[in-house]
Amino acid sequence: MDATVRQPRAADLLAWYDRHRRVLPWRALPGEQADPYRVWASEIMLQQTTITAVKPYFERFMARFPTVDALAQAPSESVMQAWAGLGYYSRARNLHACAKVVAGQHGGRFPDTEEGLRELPGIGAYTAGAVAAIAFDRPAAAVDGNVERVMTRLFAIEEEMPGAKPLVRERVLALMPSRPGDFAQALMDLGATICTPRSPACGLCPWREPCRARIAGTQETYPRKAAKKTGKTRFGAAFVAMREDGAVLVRTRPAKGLLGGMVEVPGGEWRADYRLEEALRDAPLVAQWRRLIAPVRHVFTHFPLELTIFVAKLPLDAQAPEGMRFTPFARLREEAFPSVFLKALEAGLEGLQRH
DNA sequence: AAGTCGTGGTG
DNA sequence: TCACCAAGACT
Repeated sequence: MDATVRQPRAADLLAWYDRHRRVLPWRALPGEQADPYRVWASEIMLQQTTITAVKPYFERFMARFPTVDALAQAPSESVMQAWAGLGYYSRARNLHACAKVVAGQHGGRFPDTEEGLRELPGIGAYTAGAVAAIAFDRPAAAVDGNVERVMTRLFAIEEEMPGAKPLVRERVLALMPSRPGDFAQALMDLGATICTPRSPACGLCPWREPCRARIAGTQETYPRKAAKKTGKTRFGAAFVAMREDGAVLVRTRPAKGLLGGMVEVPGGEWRADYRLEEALRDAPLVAQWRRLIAPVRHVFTHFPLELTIFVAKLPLDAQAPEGMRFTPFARLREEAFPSVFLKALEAGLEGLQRH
């Protein structure tokens, strides 16, 4: 330890935060107490998701489900539809389950401690700390990707993530000031606007002097972490069948697993060794299927996907196979399609139209 | 305790 | 194009 290096003070960060804090829909104004329901819902939405993507969803969600009780009473299809396009759909299922617990077992009030929050579905170490700190001003650590980056740089922590997480947490708690909620948000604002992954604006940072990584000129090398490998491309087929009246054949996916509980156009299993010659085996029914030239490409977190699109027109008296249903064209937008099937559907409709 | 689980933006 | 990243949780 170089004794001449100044130690970081939370007060310097809070002073910066008081001048530069971001204005966000779920964030209380200075001096106001935040609404736990809004804080919680926003935290779930923001897991691994950008603020830009979340904002419109959050506004619609709050208009549709203004209270935790309203959310608890809503049908799951309604919740999944409100979430469609945001990704990580288990978050939506857990969010709904959590609302039911809070409404049914806690009188509609969220637990006001980290431990109590941690018991609820969908709330892990980070979210429990964030809600405890932001909504209830508890001195809890909310260690997300931003905070990991800020702290590993500030203290030049060499241990790789996620192994260094307990150490990062200790460092945060050791700095905890008398404004825990603002401190938690200040750390995240700093990470999001100044202490960015690439080209951090160290000259504007309130902690530039005590930052050990900046002193060494190695800011961008933190946090240390092992490189992750990308999965093999998987292939599959998607069948867009339109009845003469415009209704489209769809089905709901199983509740668990990939895209669980969301709506899809029919298709088979996605495999790395998929054989296009056998694609029609996955067809939901017998029809004059026409294959579109351009496949639909989509990238999931752990594998790329290439979907071959087949289209067909069906007679008005066509029956939906077991487990499937026809959705009127005008109501397609009300279905909880994840993005990949929205792409497949759009490609299919486009293909049907030009024929 | 690695793998699973979406999507869109960025350099 | 491509790897990385974004207020992670769950198994």
